[in-house]
Amino acid sequence: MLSNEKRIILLLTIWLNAMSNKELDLSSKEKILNAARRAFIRNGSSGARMQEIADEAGINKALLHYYFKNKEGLFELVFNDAFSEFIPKIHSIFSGDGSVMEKIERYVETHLELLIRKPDLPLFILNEMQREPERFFSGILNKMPGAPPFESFLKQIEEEMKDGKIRNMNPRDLWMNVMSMTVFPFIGEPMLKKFLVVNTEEYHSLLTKRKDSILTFIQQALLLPKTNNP
Amino acid sequence: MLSNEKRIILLLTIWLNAMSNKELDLSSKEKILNAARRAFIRNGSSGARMQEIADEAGINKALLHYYFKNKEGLFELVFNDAFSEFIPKIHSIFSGDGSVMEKIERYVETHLELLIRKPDLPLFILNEMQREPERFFSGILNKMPGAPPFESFLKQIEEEMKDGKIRNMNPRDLWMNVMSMTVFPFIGEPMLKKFLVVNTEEYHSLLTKRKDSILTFIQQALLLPKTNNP
DNA sequence: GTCTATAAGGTGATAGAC
DNA sequence: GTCTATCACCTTATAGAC
Repeated sequence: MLSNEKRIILLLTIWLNAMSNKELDLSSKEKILNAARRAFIRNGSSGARMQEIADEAGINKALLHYYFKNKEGLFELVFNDAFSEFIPKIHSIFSGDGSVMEKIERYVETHLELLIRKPDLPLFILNEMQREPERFFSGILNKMPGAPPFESFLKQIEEEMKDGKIRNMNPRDLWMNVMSMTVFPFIGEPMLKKFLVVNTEEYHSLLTKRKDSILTFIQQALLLPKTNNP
Repeated sequence: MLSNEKRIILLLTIWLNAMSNKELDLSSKEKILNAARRAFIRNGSSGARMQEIADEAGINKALLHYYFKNKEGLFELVFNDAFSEFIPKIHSIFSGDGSVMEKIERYVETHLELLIRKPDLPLFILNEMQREPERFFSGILNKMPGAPPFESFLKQIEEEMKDGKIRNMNPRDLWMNVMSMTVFPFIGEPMLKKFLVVNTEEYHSLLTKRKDSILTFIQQALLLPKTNNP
């Protein structure tokens, strides 16, 4: 709990920082949405305050409720917006053409690029998703055109294993591993920095090289033992 | 936002559930701590309510403040308690004897056992850790006896790679991968269930078989290409 | 130790002037 | 569209009786 004075200084700093960029000439609605995104990601849906959002957007609380009927509605907008950058990419990657390894490569590359741009997103999403598991999928996930590609990708993995193209294992474990190695470093940063004995700069440098590292690791793990067949 | 009536019914259900076990004969202080742990894990540090904790413990708010001076203090106690089951295990595993692969095996096994028992812990911990990065490590981490084993484990990995015992890669990436594959499935459950097209029961069954799956995957990835040396 | 009652301030939301 | 003023309620925390 901060004192009122400190709170005002903090908010002023944040506001100046936000306004110093191109935010100044945005419409109030856009300024609110940006401020709300930052606040919700910082403090979660219950931790963020409408006053905080208003201050950071440089307007007042009444205007918040003029544009958005209530806090929950504003949150849902912010969340769906964040989520909807993620889901369509997943869909197009896994429903497209290519071998299992090619799809994994496209997934790791695409998702890492998004995560480096918005490193706070996964913790935010997974957090709120655990509090309200059902709500979200009924929205975005089902609005995607075509059947979800998840089941067919799992089948494709099974087939490549049967055909001896990649080593045998549970396809779901493989997918778990791929997602885990891609996403977790962005969720566990504070802890991993301690364990890996690196500072923030070094950690971020690690993250930028992560694509090749993950892909080599997976390729190696999926390699078939060398046989003498031609 | 629940109606007051629904809230009371919900809390009564939770309370009856908690009390039906062995909670009845615990001291008030212990009942409060248990209730607080559940509430904080469910709703986060800012989402949990003192009233909620009091109801669930079967006492009233005033008694909360009799035992614990304020919400923040209560939270810190709960958090440190959760965290302190995790850190000492890590320490003892990585500072003990054994090859890299043996240590990884011990880590995966030990941590999975803890995670299956308390699946909500990692999201809770990582969440609050990101909000207050510095506070926690200064407490528990530095109270451990002996030097932190992290740096020496990284060196051990490097040596085994130089000696040709395991395949060459960045030791920090290896460690990241191990932790990611172990922990992430417990954080991303709601999302992974959708992606992997499994229900809760099937997902938990996957998790119980995870140890072998992870270890085989890592062993395979670290295997040296076959040479003709004896 | 445990309770009821209540203070003191925060929080989401609205009314109404401009 | 944007503001000030204000309401009704929630939340933490304390005072004081038993």
